[in-house]
Amino acid sequence: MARTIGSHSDITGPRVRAAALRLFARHGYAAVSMRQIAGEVGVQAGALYNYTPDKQSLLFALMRDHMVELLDAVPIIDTDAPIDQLQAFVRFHIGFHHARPDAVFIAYMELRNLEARNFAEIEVLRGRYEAVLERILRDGAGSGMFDVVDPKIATLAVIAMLTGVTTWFRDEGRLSLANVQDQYWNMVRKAVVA
Amino acid sequence: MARTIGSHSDITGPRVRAAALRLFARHGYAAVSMRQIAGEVGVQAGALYNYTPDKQSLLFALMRDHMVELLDAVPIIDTDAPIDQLQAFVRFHIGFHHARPDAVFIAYMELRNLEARNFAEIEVLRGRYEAVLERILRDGAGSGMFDVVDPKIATLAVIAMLTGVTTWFRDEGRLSLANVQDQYWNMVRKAVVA
DNA sequence: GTCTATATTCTGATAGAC
DNA sequence: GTCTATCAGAATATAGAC
Repeated sequence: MARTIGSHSDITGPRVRAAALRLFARHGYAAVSMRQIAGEVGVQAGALYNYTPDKQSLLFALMRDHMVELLDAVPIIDTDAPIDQLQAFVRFHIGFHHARPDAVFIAYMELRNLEARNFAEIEVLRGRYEAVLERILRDGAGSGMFDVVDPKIATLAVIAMLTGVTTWFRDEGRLSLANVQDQYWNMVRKAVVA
Repeated sequence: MARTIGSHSDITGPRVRAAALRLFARHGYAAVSMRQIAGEVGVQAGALYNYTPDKQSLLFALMRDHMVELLDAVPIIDTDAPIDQLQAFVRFHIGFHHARPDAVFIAYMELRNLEARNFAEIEVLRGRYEAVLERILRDGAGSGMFDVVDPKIATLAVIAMLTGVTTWFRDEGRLSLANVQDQYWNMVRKAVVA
């Protein structure tokens, strides 16, 4: 297909999103200007508006895509015992979030910068993800395998604990990710198993 | 003592800090303007500079004071058994943070908006607080009372889990704070006790 | 101590040439 | 699709009157 001179839409679009992701995570949505994003990409600010109608839509797209990807990747194997499902969830959550530190940071920190409609949509997706873990805990509690007073509270507690790994884990650090996954699984297992 | 007409430094100062705390927590440091803070207090923007040299110092003062207050309040009773110290810490952390949702939010979300020197100072204070819990876990592990592979990791895991309460707990909600403290203490206890 | 007024810089977003 | 140029407004911070 013929292409206009100077056209780079097929590569500039992803580069805009990558730059926004990185800068929003590093400095915060409100602190980053469209000119900064453009500078990182290597275009002028006006060119960004070929890829997003405005700054807010750019943030929302990043958050929504992250949540959709998360929901798409979370392992759900109904036939497994709840304890095996729980272990899979714990290891998945740590691994998935470790691979996307910037997206995780934005997904948790920039909620207040979303317009009401966008916020509501993200909250629905987050609720679906939490429901995966809650179902596992509820099943395990129902069969007497888990000692969980309130599956909803336990869900929030476990997710907060696991997500915290992204705030301190470094690949160059003292521990491997596999080791961290082992330790967290060990703590979660003891906390919920009867 | 004589006082200039229109002088309100003794009450305006705290009001500036209270307004900044509230607005920073709600909208984020970068998204809040000095004019907004002034409007909340009921003065013009220029008047704020009688109480802070600049916006950054205002943020830093809020965070530092919060951390100092936290360190001042955390219960340390060396004579108690580690399990009792741990329970006291868990209940304290939830209770203290619940009473200061805005300060907690800022302390965790606005770190990236601190200048390097200010950031370093806050990190020192945070490290001291984490050290309190780490010491408890290390003592309990040393005496064989706790089953904790890595006290540093367990410290970060427990604090992340407990702090997460502030993101969802509401006084008007289904559960009382005391109930939540009970449930979290139960989970923490099972996760670390041998 | 607070006000008004202002200096200076930056902001998100748009228009039109190429 | 990207550029330059620009609009209209808002940002932090300061100066000087009262």
